[in-house]
Amino acid sequence: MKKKILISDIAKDLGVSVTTVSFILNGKAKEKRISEGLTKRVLAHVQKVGYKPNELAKSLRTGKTKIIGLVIEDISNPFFANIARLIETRAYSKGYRIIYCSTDNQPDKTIELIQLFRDRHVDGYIITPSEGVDDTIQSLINSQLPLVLFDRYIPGLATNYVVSDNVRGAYDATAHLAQQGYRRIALVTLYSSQTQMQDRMNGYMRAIDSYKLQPYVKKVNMGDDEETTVRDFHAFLQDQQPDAIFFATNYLAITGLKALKHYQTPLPGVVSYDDHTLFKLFTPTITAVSQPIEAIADELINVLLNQLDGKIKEVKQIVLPSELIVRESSRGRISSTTS
Amino acid sequence: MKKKILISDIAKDLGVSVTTVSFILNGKAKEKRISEGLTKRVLAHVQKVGYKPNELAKSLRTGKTKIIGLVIEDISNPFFANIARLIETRAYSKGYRIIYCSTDNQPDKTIELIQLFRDRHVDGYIITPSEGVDDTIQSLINSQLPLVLFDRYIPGLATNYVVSDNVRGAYDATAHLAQQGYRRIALVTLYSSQTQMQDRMNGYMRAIDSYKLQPYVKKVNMGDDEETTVRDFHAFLQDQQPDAIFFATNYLAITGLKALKHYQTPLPGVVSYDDHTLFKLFTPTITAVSQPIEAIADELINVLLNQLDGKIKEVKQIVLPSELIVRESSRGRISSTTS
DNA sequence: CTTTTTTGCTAAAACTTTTAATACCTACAC
DNA sequence: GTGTAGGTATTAAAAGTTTTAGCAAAAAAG
Repeated sequence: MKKKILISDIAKDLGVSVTTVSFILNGKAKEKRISEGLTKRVLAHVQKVGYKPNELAKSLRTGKTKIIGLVIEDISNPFFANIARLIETRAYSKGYRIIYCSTDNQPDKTIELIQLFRDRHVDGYIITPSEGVDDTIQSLINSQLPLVLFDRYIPGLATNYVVSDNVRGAYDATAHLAQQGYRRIALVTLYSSQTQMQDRMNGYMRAIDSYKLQPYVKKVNMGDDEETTVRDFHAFLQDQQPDAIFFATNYLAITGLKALKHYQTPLPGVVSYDDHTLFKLFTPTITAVSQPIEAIADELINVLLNQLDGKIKEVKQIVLPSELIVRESSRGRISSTTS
Repeated sequence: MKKKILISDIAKDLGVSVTTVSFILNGKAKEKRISEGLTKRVLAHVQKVGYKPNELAKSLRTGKTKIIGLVIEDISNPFFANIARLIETRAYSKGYRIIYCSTDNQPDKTIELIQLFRDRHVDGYIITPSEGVDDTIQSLINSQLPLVLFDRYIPGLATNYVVSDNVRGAYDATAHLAQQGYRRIALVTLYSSQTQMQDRMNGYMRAIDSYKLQPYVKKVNMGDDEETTVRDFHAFLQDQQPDAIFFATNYLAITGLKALKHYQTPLPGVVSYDDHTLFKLFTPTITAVSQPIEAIADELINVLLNQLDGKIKEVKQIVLPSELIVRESSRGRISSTTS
């Protein structure tokens, strides 16, 4: 009963050609010198019968889908979820839609997902690359597809990216702990060769050097289940007895806090890379390095849109500053010695 | 240089017709009695040259996109993000992809998004309906499109849905507080006519009746910014002096906890509807009504897939039990009188 | 040796839109 | 009366696949 209306139906109804209708619908009436009277008549009729062009057929013909593929590490991580949310809003206002998938940071899944998006002919790609996807990314670049990486980049690959200043962020966090009087400042990070992790490590080490401290580093296996990590982390605490801990990601911080709570360990100084809505609710509130997520989302969309418009050819590599948000969890040492 | 390979190229290369190649690629070789030798030859060649069918053309012809549209209230809310994640994984394993958007619970945005998905010819819909979208949902049903609602449903509309037992969950939470010795138990909820909110209110009221207590209800405006809500909520505390609070959603709980912290109010008994990873890290840990998100995701995909397979015609309305997870935040009254 | 059935494959239509090329008309100049 | 220009709309091809209907040859049946 609810037969789908085609452009040919419109044309037949009004006794004009399909082409004419198409031109008018695509705003080329002026350019193609179609009379104003006809233009209005067609538009009115389209409105009346509620005709909507078949987007699939349109995409097939034009090669444009108005869809952006978002390949993200994990949508249930608040940092990524919030960025995704902002990207979505901005893309939406420009007439683009988002199709997303989570990679779990697994190379094969990432590669598969990117291939999938290619099959679907998405117009552009926003990607948090996992390790080992260099060739796949390179192939996107070779095919001249609009692309921007974020959160991390691939060294040696001349591609657009937007990241935060991880070295600086980690330096600030560590230096802050040092200034608060902590001496045995540990870094908890992942086994990972990704740039954001390397950079956070570098920033930490630089601060350790500046303040002439000893490094204490605990590396965690991403794939391990939480329980294992909790035990593993606890053993590290016992062994190295740090008086402050800098967690390289928010989920490491959360796991760490769970371990501290579970073993009822007296809380050392704590800073997390990446903020979390609830960190300001903890007792004590948790100091964090906060990435500028609005700015990141803005730049990502900007860079991508510029490519989609065919405007810009040069490679954009954007590094945005992070901000250290000092809360109670990193002020223990001072207050305990001064009060 | 990297000319896209077409099915016609494959056919030409091997000196067979396009039809034959298509049959083989779609697993109809047997059915169409194509010789095994040829089948193998074609498959081998396709493999060799790395031919991939154009999904758009395929979709245009078949009317199937293998995409599921997920219309969700807010992807940055952990409850929804986690469900989205699980749905994504399950859909992926069945060969379906997810395209999602957040509605912010705004009717016009919701309607627009659903229309968008229709334009894109998604194969099925998973939707958290906002208020005032009855007609839009009805029109999906009229068009016989695979559809399942979740988290809430639309009363009087015979459509598939998966929700948790909100009445029971709210009753249990409230009853638990009563059993712990709290007497002035408040409900903090939204101005909302959505079923999940109504049901939680009902559950609360039923428990209030069972235990012969007085109700104390604070309604909050969803659109307000957090600061306003915090002040508003604080005024309610001053005014009504509840000794325990049941928050009807996790973000209300978070806002409420912020208010309590900000005004340094002594913590009353607290229960939140919807759990949160970090609730077990709080001091005190927060009691919560936990929805069975795995089960919800499973059922959603099941119900949708059954429709997509054309198997089932009857309407499925599934209500899953929630679980009360008792933590420290709701045990104050007892322990303070007994210890 | 003819008719029927089976086997193995193909031509052409269908999906819906965009766009390059072109046709037709009118008016005007030469 | 022919050529030219400009305005208005159309024809037909193209995008890349799936699928319907059907054909020729070989095998089986009579």
